[in-house]
Order: sequence, then C-alpha cells, then structure tokens
Amino acid sequence: MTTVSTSEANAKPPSAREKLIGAAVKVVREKGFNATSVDELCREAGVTKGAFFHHFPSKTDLGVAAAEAWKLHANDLFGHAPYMACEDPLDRFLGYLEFRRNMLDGPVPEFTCLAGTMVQESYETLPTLREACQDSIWGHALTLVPDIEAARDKHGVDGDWTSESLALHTQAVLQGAFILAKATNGAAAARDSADHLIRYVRMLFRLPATRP
Amino acid sequence: MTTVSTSEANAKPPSAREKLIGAAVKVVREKGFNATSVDELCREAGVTKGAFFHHFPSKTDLGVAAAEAWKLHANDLFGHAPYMACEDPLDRFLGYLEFRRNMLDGPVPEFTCLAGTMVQESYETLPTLREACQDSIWGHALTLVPDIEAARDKHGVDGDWTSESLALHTQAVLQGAFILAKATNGAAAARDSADHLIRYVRMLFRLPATRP
DNA sequence: ATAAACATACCGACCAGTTGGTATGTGTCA
DNA sequence: TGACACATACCAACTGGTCGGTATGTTTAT
Repeated sequence: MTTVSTSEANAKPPSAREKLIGAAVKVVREKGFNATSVDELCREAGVTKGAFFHHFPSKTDLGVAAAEAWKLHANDLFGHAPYMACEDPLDRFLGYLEFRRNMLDGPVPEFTCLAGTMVQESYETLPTLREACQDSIWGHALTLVPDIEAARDKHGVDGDWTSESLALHTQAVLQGAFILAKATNGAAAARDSADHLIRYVRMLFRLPATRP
Repeated sequence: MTTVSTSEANAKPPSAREKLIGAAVKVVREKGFNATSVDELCREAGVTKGAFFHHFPSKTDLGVAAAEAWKLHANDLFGHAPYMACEDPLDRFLGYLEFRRNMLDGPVPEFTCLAGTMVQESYETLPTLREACQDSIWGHALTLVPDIEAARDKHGVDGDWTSESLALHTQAVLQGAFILAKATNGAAAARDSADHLIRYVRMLFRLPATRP
C-alpha cells in the first residue's frame, strides 16, 4: 500500500530518483509540501542532497514528479481492482465507490490524496505544481467517464448533468472527506460522506437507496 | 467580503490583534499557513513583529485565533443571509446550498475556506491548530442540523442517515469543490459539484431534480 | 506612576540550492 | 583488445538568506 511502483515486482533496485519520489509521497501526505524540507526527503529516501539536485532541478520539480507518479499509481490500483471484472458498467462505477469508501480506514495519511494535499499549498505560488496536481486529479477522474456514460445509456438515465461532472464530483466528495478526516484525525465522518455519495449515485440510477 | 468582523460597523479602530487576524485570513487563504511568514503577516497588517508576539505567543496561536474568527464570521454571514427569512426549514437549507453555490465565483482565494486550508498543513504537526480547525468547520456545519431535522419531520423523510452526517457532507462537498477550484484556478468544476449536492438534497426530500 | 501596547534590533537554527568533486559506466576508434 | 573521451550517478561541504522567536527598548492611556 505504501509503495507507488506501477509495475508489480520490478526487479531492479530503486534508483535515487525513485526513492525520492517514494519519500515525497509518504512524507508530503503527512506534513504537507512546504513543511517538508529537502533534507528530510533525502533522509527518508536514504540519499544525499547532491543526488537530490542531480535528479531534480528544484524541490518543486520533485513535487511535480510525485504528482505524476501518484496518478499512475492510482490508475494502476483502481484499474486492476476486483470490481473491474463486473460486466455492467454501473456495477463497476458503484464498485469503485464502495471500494474507495472501504479504503477510508486506518491512519489518516495512508488514505489521503497527495495531489489534493499539494495543490492547496501551491495553487497561487507554484504554477507548475498546481498544473501537475490538476493533471493528477483529472487524469484519474476521467477514467470513470466511459463507465458512467455507458451506465447512463444502458439504464436510460439522463438529466441535467454530464458524466464528466459526476466523475469530478466523486473526486470532490472524496477530497472533502479527506479534509473532514484530517480535521478529526479519524475516518468516521469521511465514511459517512462517502455513504452519502453512494446513496446519491444509486438514486440517480434509480436503485434502492441501500444495498440489499 | 474580505473583512472578518462579526458585528457590522464596529466604531473603534482595529487593534493590532484584529489587524493580524484579518491579515492571516487573507494571506493564509492565498498561500497556506506554512508558506506565510510572520514578517509577511506583520507587513500585511501594518504592524511590527513586537506587536505580533505581544498578542500571540506563537504563529500557531494566530492560526488558532484566525480559525475561531473564521467560524464567527461564517455563522454571522450565513445566519443573516436572505434565505433565513424563509418559513419552511427545507427552504432555508436549500437556500443555504444555493447561496453557497452562487458564492463560487471570482478569484479562488476569495471563496475558499480558511479552516480547510489550514487543517491540511497542520493535522499531523500542530495539534492545537488541527483542533481549532475542526471546531471551526464543525461549529459551522452543526448550525444546519436543526433545519435539516425539522425539514425531515415536516416532509416525512427518513432513511439510513443522520441529519448531522448530511450537514457534514455538505461541508465535505464544498471543501472538495474548493480543491477542484484550486487545481484549475477557476470555479467551474466547483459549481458543478455544488449542483450535484443540491440535486442530491432535492432527491432526498422528493423534490423535482431541478428548480422550476 | 504604572502597566499595557506597541516598536526596533537582533539571534541561532534551518532552509533551498551550489560547489567542486569522485566513481562507474559506455561508446568509439586505432 | 585496449585506451581515450565523455556521460551519468552520486557525494560532502558549504553559502546566502529567511525563518520563528527574543531581548530590550519607547509610547500611550489611566
């Protein structure tokens, strides 16, 4: 769960670059981007400061690389999750939502979103990082669109909303749930919010409010 | 809009303490808590560093005071908004949601939430600030509970959810919408997400999906 | 007179980033 | 095959500047 590697069982030992990205994903989710120093990232990665600036022109550039790695990690994780075997696109979408809801457990830094955390600290001050975070969030959200679209076709659901906006809304609810979790240092309120999201989607697709 | 004073037209000139809190609300929403230096807060407030540490033992304590002021500001603003004149509690709740949706406009730092921003940077490192942010968010969310509860009674709506969880869910959606806005440097995705929230609440209370 | 409300000057710690290197390849041409 | 040219990966020490916070004033209201 803590690793970010996209391919399973990469034989080669991790390079300094990969170790630094892994350290950034871990530490930045705990303390935020600005509060994490380059020295701390090097310590966590077991790498020297010289190696850091050999691979990344600046601390911001490591943030950008970490956001990119985070997107690949997410799309790999959710793209291969069990519910992806469902035939009905609506089952896949609901499976995704249930899966994410059930991930809201354990220590808060282990289920929160790197890109959502970083963008709050960078959106006005570090344009390249803001853009990388947008790409990370959107690049994951948009993977849901084809299933939502197919589910609407199959179940004859229309309405005054786009499939893309619903995909982004799911990310908004999750990002907001992470904030509630951080505020309470626990996941209970976040789970309740995810339950409301699932209830909403089920109502949109005219399913009974709760699972059988 | 940028002022945080709770009472309208306070005659007295603002003290250094009030000016520092106002500066914190403004600058921290733009740059985040960690990226905002004490010197910058003093410059923004037009106050010296000696005055800062006369009123606040530490930078964190200013954050705590700002979170408290933010809660009072929000409850004053929304407690006196036009929709509060509605007789039906459901109209008040929906009025609140529409009001918040329509606030998602203009520059991003002007509609985002101070407490949501600060808690992301402090939840693991500054416990007192985390707690103040929780109090700020919860202290506002819970003002919605009586209307939601009364609306459920009046319209005979039950279901597998509590009024408190729905009040918190509205805050989660808004907080998540703020993150989408920050990621895009614009409010469009945030408004779409707020629209989904309004649609959800209308469905919960068996209203037509869109306003007449 | 006295105490609170400020202001100025300063401190040690820490920060991101630079410097000037070494060790280990890797391609290439005699 | 071997030796030279060059590139990549990494390292330890250092720098200029900024950080949160302090020490010691001065002003102002009562």
